[in-house]
Amino acid sequence: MEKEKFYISTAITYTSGKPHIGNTYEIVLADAIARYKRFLGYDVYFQTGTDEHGEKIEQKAKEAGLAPQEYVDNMALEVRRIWDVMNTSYDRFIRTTNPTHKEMVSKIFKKLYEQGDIYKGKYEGLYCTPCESFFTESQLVDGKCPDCGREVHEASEEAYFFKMSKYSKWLEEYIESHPDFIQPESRKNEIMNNFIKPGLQDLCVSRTSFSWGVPVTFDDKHVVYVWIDALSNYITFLGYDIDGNSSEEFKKYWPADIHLIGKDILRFHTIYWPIMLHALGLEMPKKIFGHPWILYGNDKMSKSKGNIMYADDLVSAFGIDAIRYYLLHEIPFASDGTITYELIIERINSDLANILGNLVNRTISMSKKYFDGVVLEPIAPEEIDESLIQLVLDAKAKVTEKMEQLKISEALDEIFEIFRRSNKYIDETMPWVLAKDETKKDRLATVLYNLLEAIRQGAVLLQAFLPDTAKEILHQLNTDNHYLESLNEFNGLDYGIKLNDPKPLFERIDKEKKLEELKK
RNA sequence: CGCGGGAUGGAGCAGUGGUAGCUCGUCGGGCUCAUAACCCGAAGGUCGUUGGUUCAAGUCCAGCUCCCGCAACCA
Repeated sequence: MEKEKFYISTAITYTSGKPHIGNTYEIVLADAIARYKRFLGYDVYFQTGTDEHGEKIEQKAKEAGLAPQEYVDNMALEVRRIWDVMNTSYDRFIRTTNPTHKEMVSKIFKKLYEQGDIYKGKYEGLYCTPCESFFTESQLVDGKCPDCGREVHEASEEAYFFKMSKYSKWLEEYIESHPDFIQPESRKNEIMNNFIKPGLQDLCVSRTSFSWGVPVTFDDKHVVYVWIDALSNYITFLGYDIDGNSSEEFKKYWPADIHLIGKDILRFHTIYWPIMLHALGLEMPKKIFGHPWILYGNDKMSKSKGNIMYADDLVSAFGIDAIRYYLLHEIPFASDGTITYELIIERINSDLANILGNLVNRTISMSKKYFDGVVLEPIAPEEIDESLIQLVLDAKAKVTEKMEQLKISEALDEIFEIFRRSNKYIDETMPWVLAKDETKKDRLATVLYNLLEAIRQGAVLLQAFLPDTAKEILHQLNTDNHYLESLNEFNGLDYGIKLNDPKPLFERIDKEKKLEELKK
């Protein structure tokens, strides 16, 4: 039987600077979703990458004394390194400076021009000469340039425009008739009310003020401005061909199931991208999810505030899975989340070290102490076992449901319910008391089996979220039974095997001491 | 009157009209297998404010106050 496909993408990262933890959040979120889908048996295609054109890149490269290509080569490497540090399982890392992509973007631009969706006009706006950029009324600060604070003046520049107005009605109807297309819903309302219903303005899709971009083949003063270039990545790298020779891969995976993006670029993905696809006669992506942002305390992360956190620094301070856990668990579905060192430490200590780490450690230790680590068949069940076993067996369905709704944090909560319940079960059954009575040996073995199997099933579910930790738990349990099917019954841990020695999964952190260390 | 959210015990959040809940923190107790971890219990809320609908409102309606996001070419 053919596996069902699942295509998930992140936005491509702009290579003007090193991505901070907020940018990194997106790839981790996508990774957890992709891993979970693979776990469920889907044929997953997970794409991410970098956006490497534009005026800002040209500038940055100049400042660094590098050719633009050299500059973006370095940056792409850096982005990819951070994605790898976070242990993300993307299938393809794409770069918009790829020649095949550029060629196809040129062709798409030309096709849209030829069929009358793109026309030549004048871009009019407020221009700051020293900064060489246009601004809108609303972007100005006290009527002055937001970058340098100097006067701006009216100016115009020749440019190509995409006739968005032509598709306004179609888009409105499409969004109305596909209620899950834009998530979360509050964002959909914003887009609808602010942009679509008042009528769409045509979009400027070319520039003459810089040259680092995909050339407009039929008018060489112009380069393709970001939208058509960047958004097309979702189809070009799958082998989309405008002349009708698209690859098998494209036919298989398009349309995308989820475009995961930051809420800041929702407009481009929910208005311009669908219209572009529609104009090209392609199918719509199924869902566009604009995830929230991560704030440092109450502030937006920014260089000027000096409050930027980077993923690789956090990982060296706390470990990969601790940071993955924080990102996946502490950021709400629709509203902005918060990150601080204090909160990270509290979460690690409470959830990872105490509830999970300590549970695994105490359980394996008991098995070692009482049975030399040998797993025995549970031949002495009691009624009290049922509520534990039932909770564990119900977990998969609950986690899956939460994942379908993209409620990643709640999915993790469902898994941790297993560990919380297991800790309670230990107190209910008091294995150390059973151990003192030679006649209760079978009961003791049964209790330990239930605990070990509960932990194993929890670890299996945890694989998509904390891959290294899940692997380590399974290793300590000396099993490689990490399969979906092993969650259907409560007997996935083989009898007679001998557990490996317990090792703390997460060390408790001394908050004061760690904060002191981090200040240095 | 631009549009969209939000306001719930110290903190962060759930909450479908019918006894106000979860996690963390605090306090008390229990246990000793374990990473001073784990388990139990308690304190703590006039559910922003005013009015309305209803047998019944955190939940529905209206007004008001405050906070946040968006407001078009900002990757």
